[in-house]
Amino acid sequence: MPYRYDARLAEVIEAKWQEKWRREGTYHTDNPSGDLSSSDGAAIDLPKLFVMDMFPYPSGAGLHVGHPLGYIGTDVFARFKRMTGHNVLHTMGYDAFGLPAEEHARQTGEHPRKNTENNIANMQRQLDRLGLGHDQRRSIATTDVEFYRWTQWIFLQIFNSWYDVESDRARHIDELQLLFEEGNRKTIDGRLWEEMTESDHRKELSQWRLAYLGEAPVNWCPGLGTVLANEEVTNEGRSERGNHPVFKRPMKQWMMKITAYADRLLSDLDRLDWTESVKTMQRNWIGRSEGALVSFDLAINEKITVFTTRPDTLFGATAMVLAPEHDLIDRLVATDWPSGTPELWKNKCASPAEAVASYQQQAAEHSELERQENKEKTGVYLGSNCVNPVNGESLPIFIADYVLMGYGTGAVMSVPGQDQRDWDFAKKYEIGIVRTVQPPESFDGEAYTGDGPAINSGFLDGLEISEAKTQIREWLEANGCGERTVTYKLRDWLFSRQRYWGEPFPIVYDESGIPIAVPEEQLPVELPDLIDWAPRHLDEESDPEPPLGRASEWTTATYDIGDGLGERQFQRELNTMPQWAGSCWYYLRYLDPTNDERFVDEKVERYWMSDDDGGVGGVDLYVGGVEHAVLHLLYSRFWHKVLFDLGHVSGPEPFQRLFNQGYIQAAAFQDSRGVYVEAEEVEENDGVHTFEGQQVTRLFGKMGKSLKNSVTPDDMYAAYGADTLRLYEMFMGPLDQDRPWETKSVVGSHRLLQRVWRNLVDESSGDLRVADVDPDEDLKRLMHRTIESVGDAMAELRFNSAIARITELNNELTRSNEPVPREVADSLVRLLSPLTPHVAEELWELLGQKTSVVKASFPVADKNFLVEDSIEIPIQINGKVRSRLTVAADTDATALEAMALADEKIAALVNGKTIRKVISIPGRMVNLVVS
RNA sequence: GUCGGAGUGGCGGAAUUGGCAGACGCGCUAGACUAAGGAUCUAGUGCCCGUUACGGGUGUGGGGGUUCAAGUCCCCCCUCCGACACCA
Repeated sequence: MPYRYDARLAEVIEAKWQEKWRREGTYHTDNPSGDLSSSDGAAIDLPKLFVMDMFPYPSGAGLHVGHPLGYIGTDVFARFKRMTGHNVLHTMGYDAFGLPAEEHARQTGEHPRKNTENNIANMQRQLDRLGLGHDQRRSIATTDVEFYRWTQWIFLQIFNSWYDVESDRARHIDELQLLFEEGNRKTIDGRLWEEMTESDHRKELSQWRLAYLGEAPVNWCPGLGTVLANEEVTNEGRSERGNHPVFKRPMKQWMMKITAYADRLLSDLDRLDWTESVKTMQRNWIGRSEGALVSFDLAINEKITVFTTRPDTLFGATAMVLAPEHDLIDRLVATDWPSGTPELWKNKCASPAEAVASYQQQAAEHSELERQENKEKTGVYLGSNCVNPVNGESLPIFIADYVLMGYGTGAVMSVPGQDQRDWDFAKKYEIGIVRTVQPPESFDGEAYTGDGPAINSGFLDGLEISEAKTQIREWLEANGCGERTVTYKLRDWLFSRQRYWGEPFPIVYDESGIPIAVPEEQLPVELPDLIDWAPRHLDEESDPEPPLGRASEWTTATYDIGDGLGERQFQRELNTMPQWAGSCWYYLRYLDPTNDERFVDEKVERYWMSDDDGGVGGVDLYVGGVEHAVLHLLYSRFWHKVLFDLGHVSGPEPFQRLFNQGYIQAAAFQDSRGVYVEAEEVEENDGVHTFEGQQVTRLFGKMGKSLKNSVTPDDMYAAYGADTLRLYEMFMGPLDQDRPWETKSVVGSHRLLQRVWRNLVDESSGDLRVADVDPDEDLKRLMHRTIESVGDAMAELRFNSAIARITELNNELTRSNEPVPREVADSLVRLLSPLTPHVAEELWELLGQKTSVVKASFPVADKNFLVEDSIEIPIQINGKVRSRLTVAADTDATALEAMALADEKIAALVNGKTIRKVISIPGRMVNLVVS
């Protein structure tokens, strides 16, 4: 059978069409203007659709079948939308800066650029084999100089901006300077602009910029030789990449003022078509919390300010607790224990100073993880007290490691009656407990956090929580000892890395050490071609050493920065940007990749990114894994909002609709020692798995080398072809679900294609065997029903259902064993083409079509064939199906009821009983309630 | 612990507004074709009972409820997956 559809024939067909598509630019998408616009411009008038995958890091390890799941999904969707009359933009790029290439370079001595380019070429080749319909003219890599030039340009936009709280948006820094000059805005320390020196001016502006050099406790990871963002550090206090220890240390680093956008990042989530889980993760990460700041008087001329969400419980405060790192501690430690200090509070120490010092040391030595694991509350008394503003009571001040320096003010008022942590602490140290909310009688717990009337609270007594909060807030504000406030868990984004393989900052310094922007027209600042690029392994005590510092010629640069002083020499910033930088905006570059005037043309951006129906705009469908729920998606939204505020993009959000594809899991097998064995060589018999005769245990996990359970696309191409792999991956289940890979099931998808092929093509001659006859009535109805449901399913990304419907139609064609009517063959091929484009193109050509099926229209169901003349109606008695009637589709309820009662079986069953009720739904069913 | 998502045959999974549960596929069983079959084709396949055609019961994690009718709606519970986790 030389023309049987098998792996060999599939490969011939696939190679043929991939070559043709490439040659003819089949997947090129028109822009409204610029290099990528076309002369006819016809496509531009169609509704636009921007479909995108989260672009991959070009790993050297090669693909396994789990990787392309989302890419196939977007490809099918994009093809479907093209066929339904949309101008679809779909391409792919590479997130190619980052640690792995550098780590690889360190091991092999190969330059990161070389390694990266090899990996990209390799990965591109593997993806090409899948027949993805990408516009490859638009492909970018973040490491391209022409790309990172614009990454640097965007950095400068951020650097040259400040957040105007009054208008709630970012504005150019020059506008702030103008406000200062006119005296319309106060400087941070209140000095007048004209009384400040030139250097003071620059320092002042630096403090307002959205990208600034900040001295803050940062995550120093000596193992990677760089500092890391909070988001890149695990709960165990290790680096997400490489699992190296991370230490908190104050250092001067580049920060981005993402906190200025906290509220907008939060509230705009409501306008996005994203999964609830990702929105929730972002909300949690932003961690907005409304409450009040309350100050407590001290013996010294200072106040302790606490943040609390429960100012209504102020009367119940019985202690003050500070984080061990709190900066007031030194000044609050008493010389001696006050008389009557309980032994419990002293931690066996002779003086408060000794107790505090040893506790602080102990806290510092414990990692975050140890502090978390140790849920037992501990602390020591400082030997001094503060005053509760609301009732003048003296509260002992403790330090305790359950209070975190990084949240709120690093100090809490301890209210054991209404907070379980405070309750635990109070119990352990025998501190008083005062309930200020009346628990219900049934309550038998410890701290009570529910609602109820205030008690023991003076003027608040009897008020419910929310009213009590309002009253106490007014009281605090009137008495000058508190104010309403909002805190966030979100911190500013640490943006510098001490690595080689990243975008250089377009920043230089003069003698003052205040950052200066490299003039825009001087971009890009290219990476030097370092020989010794690898970061050194350092220890906790050492300082980061940016590798760029070793490029001695590069570290200085001559620029005219436009300050009237002409060309001068400057020192370059030696840090590089984090890997997230490129992915913050790559989607915009897809739109206009060849533009060397702007990062994206305004008209082009508006065409692809704005929503005519009043939505937030952005990418119409963004598909990727849920692991980027916080990092990439939050950073990207932040950058987009800055660009929006500055007028560079048309909408406030980058990604209108986000879809998280599931992961392909695979069975992995462990022998009795717990060692993984080659999954491919495990045999199964009646549910028992054996490897080389030994029984092994099965589990499921991510595909990969470590579990020895990888299946590569190449294996599948060899056995079945790319179309079968595409079809199987889409058939396995809904796109957003994790699913286990089963190589043995792939044959099912192959059979479908084989049967389709056999129904249309003679396997021995290769000739088309369709008939130029009209399909009979039943087949015609089935065809239109199929068209309708396949179209619906594809529009909703339910490809598994679409395939099921196509299979049903094809099964019918197989059963009939007649030459397929041309009309049916034509529809079938078009229905299949988004899923399996190669075999569809081949069949399309055999059907005599001269233009690509990619450009064909998706079939449209004729509604006349969707309504049946006669339908089968179930007749139930007491909800159980007892008979069926075939009736005209438009039989009304009364007639249906009469026919049901006349039915032989029903009459027999009803005989002698009373019919209580008859429910007759035309077109659906009849139910008789009988007793 | 809190939040988010999900529990349907041996397996992956289908089921419009509540209206015939198990579409489609894998696997399995039987048969056809074959030198052979881990290819291909045909038929059957939720479970239990009965067996003569046929039938009867039961069934969507568990329990309760609403309804003529519940996988779907409401309440309680259990399990699994994911995120966050002393956030004051």
